[in-house]
Parts: sequence; structure tokens; C-alpha cells
Amino acid sequence: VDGLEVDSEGAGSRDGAGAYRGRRLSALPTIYDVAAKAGVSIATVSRVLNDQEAIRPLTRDRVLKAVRELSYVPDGAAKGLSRGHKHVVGLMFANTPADDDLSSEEELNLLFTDSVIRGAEWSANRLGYSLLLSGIPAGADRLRAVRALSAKVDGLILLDRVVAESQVSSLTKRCPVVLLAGSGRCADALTVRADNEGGMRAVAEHLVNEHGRRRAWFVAAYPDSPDSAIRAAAFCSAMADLGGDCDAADVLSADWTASGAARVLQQRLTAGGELPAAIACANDQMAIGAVHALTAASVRVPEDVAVIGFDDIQVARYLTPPLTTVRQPSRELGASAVDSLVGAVRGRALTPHAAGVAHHPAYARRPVDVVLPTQLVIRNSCGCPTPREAI
Amino acid sequence: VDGLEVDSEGAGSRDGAGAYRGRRLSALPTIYDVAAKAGVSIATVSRVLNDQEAIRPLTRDRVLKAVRELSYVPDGAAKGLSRGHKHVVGLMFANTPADDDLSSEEELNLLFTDSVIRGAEWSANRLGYSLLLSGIPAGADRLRAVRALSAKVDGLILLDRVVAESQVSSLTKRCPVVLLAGSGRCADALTVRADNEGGMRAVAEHLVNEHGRRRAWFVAAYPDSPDSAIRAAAFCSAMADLGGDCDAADVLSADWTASGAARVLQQRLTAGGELPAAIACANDQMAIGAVHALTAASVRVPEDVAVIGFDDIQVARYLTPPLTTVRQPSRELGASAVDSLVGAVRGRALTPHAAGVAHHPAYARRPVDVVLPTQLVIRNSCGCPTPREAI
DNA sequence: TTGTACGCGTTATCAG
DNA sequence: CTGATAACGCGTACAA
Repeated sequence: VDGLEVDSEGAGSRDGAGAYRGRRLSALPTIYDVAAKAGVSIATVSRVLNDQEAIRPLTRDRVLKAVRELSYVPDGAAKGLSRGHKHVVGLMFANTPADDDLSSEEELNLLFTDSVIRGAEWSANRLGYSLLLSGIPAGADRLRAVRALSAKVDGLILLDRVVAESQVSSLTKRCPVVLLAGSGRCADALTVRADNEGGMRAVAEHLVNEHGRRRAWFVAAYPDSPDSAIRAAAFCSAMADLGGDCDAADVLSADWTASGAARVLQQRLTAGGELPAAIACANDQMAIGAVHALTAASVRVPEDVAVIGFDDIQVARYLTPPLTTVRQPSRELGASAVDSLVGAVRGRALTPHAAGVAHHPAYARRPVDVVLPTQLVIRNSCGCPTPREAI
Repeated sequence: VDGLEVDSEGAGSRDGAGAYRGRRLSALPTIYDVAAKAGVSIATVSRVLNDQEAIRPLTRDRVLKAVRELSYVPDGAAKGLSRGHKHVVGLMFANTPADDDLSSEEELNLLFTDSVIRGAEWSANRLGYSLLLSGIPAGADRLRAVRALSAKVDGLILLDRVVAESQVSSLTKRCPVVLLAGSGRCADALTVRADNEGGMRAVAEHLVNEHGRRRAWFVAAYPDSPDSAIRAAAFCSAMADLGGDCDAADVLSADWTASGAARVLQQRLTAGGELPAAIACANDQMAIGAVHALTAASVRVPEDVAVIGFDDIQVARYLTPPLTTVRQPSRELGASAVDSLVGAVRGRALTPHAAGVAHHPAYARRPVDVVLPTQLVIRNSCGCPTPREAI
């Protein structure tokens, strides 16, 4: 169906000098107002503001004066539409049920996620991008939520268990995606993660070699969380290598929260059976919950049972006993995720032809799996004396 | 009238059936692609997606099928430009110097701000808005940063000391503004805050009436922080009313962090002079730092000095001793700020004529100063035995 | 050096 | 019930 006709009415083009047109949606000054006030065309205003090319100093000053007087700020949406990208990146995370209940006294999934958010914001800010935040309610259709947010951003960071890694390829077509705390085995997206394996191996070695504690439990979180799953597997396997003992039956499953961990541990304790010599946890909050449950059951930490966490949240050092844990650089993870993402966004922007994207040098050369180091921080909850410098 | 033929060069205007035009900035499907695939006009597609008016079921299904097959998502920027608002609200907060140093071992301003962020995100999400986050580096021009962000949002939430309240009127012209943790005395913007006065009065009453502790110090934060200033003033004045003693010289000034508070307190302690019977702090982190500094100086808490915090961060109960503190509903503050802001945004959207905004009923009837209750949570650091339910 | 005329992808207003 | 098309505000080839 071609050969359609276009009316000669001038098809809605603007009258050059900024004489004004129909309904305005907002009362804010536009580039037309600035142009009119400065007695120039909008093109000149645009050029001054994006300091391109050569502009006569006098003209430039006139424009800047008008900008100042109107306190004009170019609209972000219009800019995004016109330039093809919005200078916004999105960060999505999955809420636990407790997170969704505003009045809940339960603590949040907080802390790690929050540090990531801070790091991501910091880096985005530095690169001239803004960070759009989106938590996904516990019961919601996550893929749907991600797709919805993709409309507002140039790229997405997906935290931990937001989507199954098998589903990301459908998203990558839409915009660059960084998996933060992913398995590192997803070919369709960039990955940024901490060295979970190294961290858990260090824990196992410390427990077995320094303290001779061979029987251990592990407190994990959601099964669909790569971070939790990998930590559990790495710990069990390292313990096995060292002649220790932590098999599938010794892995408890909680929800990242202190109260959740306290609950499952209490159940296990009242069920009877032999106490382990150590309990490793997939994050610090659950270690706190574990200590709490043990103490309530009159089990001494670390004398009877050693407890080790993961994250090194800022209060770990102030707990009783001070918590031995694996430090992971949460803010750097967030920052690094944004760096990688922005790199990918820019790489993609260079190649309008979608087919060539994956092979564009600027894109291909970028690392696709960033692994940041972890470090065992020894305090008292493993049985060691707390070193001065770890306080 | 008509008669111009559209040739293959396509002088720019759209030919009805979605045959395609010049450079495309992104490879994503547009509403034209959907329309073409479904054999309808873009208007029909738009109507189906925004389910307006009546549409023939058959047509609707054809459109939805095309949408699904192309996995089409309407672009946010275009939508924002066309509808006049973006469905995005911004939340801005001022970083401390430590926040800006990624590699710093110092803890962040964290926790309270993070809870606010979570609450804001939660509420925004619920209302169909997205939350744009922006931390302002310590040395930066805050007003400038705020203006820059205003380009990308429909409304702004400004936390604590982001801008002086005298400067907000210039921002309010641009978009609705909510001052979160403001003084409540700013006529130019909505305010959402906690009942600082009530909380500090409860602290003073508890110290004096229950424990007979009359001589007190107060650990404050930045002078330009309304929250800190108000808490300090309220505490001093309540102490005076009760026959206690905490005057200007007894107010130490730190930076919201534990290490900062520990530092200033240590200085004061080594300077000699008489110890107070109690130390109240403007937030929990500083209370933690205070306990730390006192303990390091062999002063017992709570036997020698009682320490009380503010916020009730989630680890307060796990500290040694468990921290007595004033709970403020941080997430609710964030959520409430978004609620108010979205209300204002919608109110303003109803009245395109800027002059009428302030008097529009939907806008005028909205509360302009929301105050959320605080509550004294008694644990052990004030000298009380920790009640079971506060653990 | 500056101005004109599109185009970006939507929504909304009219005609039919 | 559906289609054509004018905005929305900005960037930018192309002309002047």
C-alpha cells in the first residue's frame, strides 16, 4: 500500500521564529522561549548548550543570559527521544515478603542490597547517568516488571535472583544487561560478582585448619539465588576436600533475614540431634539470627559452636561476639556493575546496526565476567581473639 | 489541497501504514511496527494499550498479538514527552565525604537514608511511578544538582540538608517538591518529617524521671541538617524544663557516622572535665560510636553513662548493651513523601495554568506538613533491663 | 556563523 | 469504531 498522499497544509511544521503553538503540557520554558528571548534560533541555543562548533561569543552570551533568566533546563524526555538514549540506567532487585510489608517489624533484606545501590548510584552519577531503582514485590511477575522498566532506561542491572539466567537473552535484545551476583556462567549478559568460591574456601580452611572444627552446618537463603547457592556449594565442597563434613542435609534454607535464620535454626535445634562445631551463613544478617537462636538455646558462641557470616556489614564488628565474616566489596560491586553497563550502552550506541553489536570491537573487548575479590575477616565468633585492627 | 505524492525518499512525514523512514536510533520495535503487523493505525494500537474507549474485540486481539510477537514496549521518553509527565519521581540526598570515597573503610551515612529509599521505592512502585536516585557529592553545588535532576522527573523529594529551605521556592516553580526531614516551617514545599520534638522529650523525661540523670551531653551532626538541629534543640530545651542540664556547650558536633562521633567524643574525654550522666545522640550510628569511645576509655555503659540513640536501626537490639533509642518510621517517611509528592504532581497536572496551581482544590486540600510519630524504645543502654519484647 | 525543517515515538484531537 | 495527523521539546543534517 503505497502512493498515499500527504496534504499540502505544511504538515505541522513549526514557524521559524518560535511563534507559539497549541496546548502546552507544562509551564516550563522550552528551547523556543530561550531562542525568542535571545533573538536567535533554537539550533543556536542547542549548540551553545551542548557546546558544539564555533559560536560568536556575543551570541553565546546572549543565549546564556536568556537561559539564566528563564532558568531553563532542557527536558530529559525530549532529549532522550531526540538523542536516542536517556542517560538513565536501571537497578532491579527482588523483595522478600517482609520487604513488601511496610509496617513489618521484620528487618529487611537490607544492607547488602543497600550498599550495592549506593555504589551504583555513585558510579552512575560520576558517569553522568541517573539511577532508576525498582524493587519487585515478592509475588510479582519479575520478567514482566523488568520489561516494563526497560522502557525507561538505557540499560539494566539485575540483582541476584531477579530473573532466571535462562530468561535474560530475551532482555538483552532490548537493552544491555548486567547480572549482579550472577553465576558467571550466563553467556547472554555481562556479569559482576564477588569471589564467593574463594571466600567460602577460606572459611572452610580456617575452621578446619585453625580450629579443627570439622562438622558444620550452612545456613543458605533462597534456592533461586545464585549467590546463596554458590556459597553453599562452595562451602560444602571445600569442607569435603579438607576432610570436614557438611553435606546436603546440613544446609538449612532461610530467607536472608536474621529472624528467618533464627527460626529455621531453632526448629533444627529443638528437633534434637548432635550440634555441629560450626555454622557458616550465606550473609551476616542470618549469622546474627543464628547467634541469637543459639544463645537462646544456651549454646555458647564461639565456645560450643563457631559462627561465620558473609558480607561484613558495618555492624558486624560491634556484635557480641564480634562476627567473623567474609568481606565482599558491596559498593564496588554496584559501582562496577554500572561501569560495565555504561560501557556496553556506549558500545551499543556506536553501532546502530543491531547485527554488528556483538562483534563491535569496543563491545567485544569489554570483560564479560567481572569477579571482585573477597577476604576473610577474622573476629571472635569463630573462636579467634578479635584482632585490634578488625574492631 | 492534497496531491503531493510520497515517493520512496519519503519527505519525512509518516505514510499511514507504517512503511519506514530515515535513521532509527534504536533497533526496538515502535508503535508503527505493531500497527503495520496488526494492519491497523497507530492510534488504534495506542488505544488498545491504554485501554480507552470501545474497540472491536477482534481488532484488539490482533493488536495484542502483534504486541506480543514483537515484544513491544512503548518507549518511556516518548510517552513522557507526549503526555507531559514521565511517571518518575526523584529522591536526592547529600553524601558525607566518606560516602564519596568508594574505597573508604568508614561506614556510610547509611541505614536511615537507605530505609527511606526503600520506603520511597516501595510507594512509588505501588503508585505506578519509578524512583530516580541521586546522591550529591560532598563538595558539589547542590542547587545545581537538583535543577539538573529536575529535568528527568515529575517531582522531587529532598532529604534533610540537600538545599536550604530558603532556596526551595525557586525549585517549586519547576516541579512539586517534598522536603523530607525538613523543619516543617517551609511555606514553599510540602514537608514530611518525624516527630523529633516528641521523641527527644521522651528521652529527656526518661533520663530524668526514671533514672535521675540530669547532666547530659548531646551528639549532633551537621549544623545545616534540620533533623540534627531540631533534635539537639528539643533535647536541650526538654532537659531544661525538667531541671536537667544540657546547654550549648554540651552539644558535640559530628557527621552522622560512628567513627565521627567516636572521634569527637574521645577528644572531649581526653580534654578532661566531668563526665555527664547521659549522652543522647542524633542517630544510632553516632550512639554506637559513643559507646565505643566510652568503652575504650574504660567508662561503663550504662552504669557510668547512659547512652541513647535515634532511629532504631535494625541492629540496635543486637548491640552490647542493646541500645535504647527513639524509633522513627524511616520507611514510612519515604513512602509518605512519595505519596504526598505524587498527590501534588497529579494535582498540578490537573491545572495546566500555573497561576491556578496553588488554589486548585485537589492541591490545596492536601496536607502540607506530615508529621509521623516517634516512639521511645527502651533497652539496656539507658540503664533499664532490656524488656523481652524489645529484643 | 546561523537558521530551517525534519525526525525521534508517543498521545490526543479530530474527522469519517 | 477507526484512521490521519498535529503536537510534545530537543538534536541535527542541510542550507544559507
